[in-house]
Amino acid sequence: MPELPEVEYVVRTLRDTEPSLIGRRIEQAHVLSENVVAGSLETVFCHGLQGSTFTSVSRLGKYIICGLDSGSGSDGNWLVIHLRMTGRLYLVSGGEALGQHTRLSISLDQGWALHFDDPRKFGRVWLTPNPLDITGKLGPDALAAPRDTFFQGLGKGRRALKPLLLDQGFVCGIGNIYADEILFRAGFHPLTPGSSLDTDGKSRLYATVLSVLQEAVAAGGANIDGVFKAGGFMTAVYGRDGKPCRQCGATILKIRVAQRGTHYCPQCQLFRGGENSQEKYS
DNA sequence: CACTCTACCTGTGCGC
DNA sequence: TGCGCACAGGTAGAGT
Repeated sequence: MPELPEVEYVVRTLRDTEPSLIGRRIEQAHVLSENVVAGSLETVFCHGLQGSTFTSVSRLGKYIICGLDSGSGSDGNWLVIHLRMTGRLYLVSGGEALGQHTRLSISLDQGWALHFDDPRKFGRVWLTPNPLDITGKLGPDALAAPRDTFFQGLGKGRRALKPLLLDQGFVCGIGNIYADEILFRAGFHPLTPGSSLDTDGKSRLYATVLSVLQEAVAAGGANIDGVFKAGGFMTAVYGRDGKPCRQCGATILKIRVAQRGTHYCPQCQLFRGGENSQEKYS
């Protein structure tokens, strides 16, 4: 389940390791699953890509944003990709067969091809002259959110911390796994109202968002008790319900918050930002 | 505004 | 062994 750290890893791989996507020229795009292209007709999408060259690969939240040079002097387009739950994006060398779940194959010069695989067909790609059409509703990236913005978002309303962290309009890039991990490490119960945090609590949550995500980026993504492995970031609570907390030994619980499986330690996550109403949420 | 629900999907893992 | 089913979750959009 790619979230910010996993998407960052994909971006770095495509951009910084050989063979890099940067500088590759698109020969032809093959759409193999009808719903994968969003925002434009398939024919427009394919025609728009043809002949363009990749000039940049970056990321905002979980969205991958590729800059394209049309080569004809006109303004370039942007290829925007969201992997959603099960998407994968990778380069293959010439002649390599399509996978069973390949939804989009973009053939490039020198025999390379960019493949987008997605078993569950949730992932989407867009071609647009203005990526803000796609990403305009997003808040700042969770790794680049100004402290003020973060504090303001926490302060308004009585929303619980879990749905708040998942809200991509607040900060973007945090999904279900890292929301649980961040709340565990910061010591907050997932149902804690954001507005109940005092300044120390807000500071601690802000710092924890950064440290957890930075650690996960450095580790190349999450490792959920061997069940799901992208990288080496060992989850403390996510996917560990019924198992002992590594910090205190209590049994990790799983509840439902905002329609999501939510994992937490009933001992380590009592703090509600200055108040102590342990029994209310336990 | 805040929240809940549903739809979109299919591989996985469970109980029987 | 195989069947049916609940479940996983990011996002949009509709409903409460």
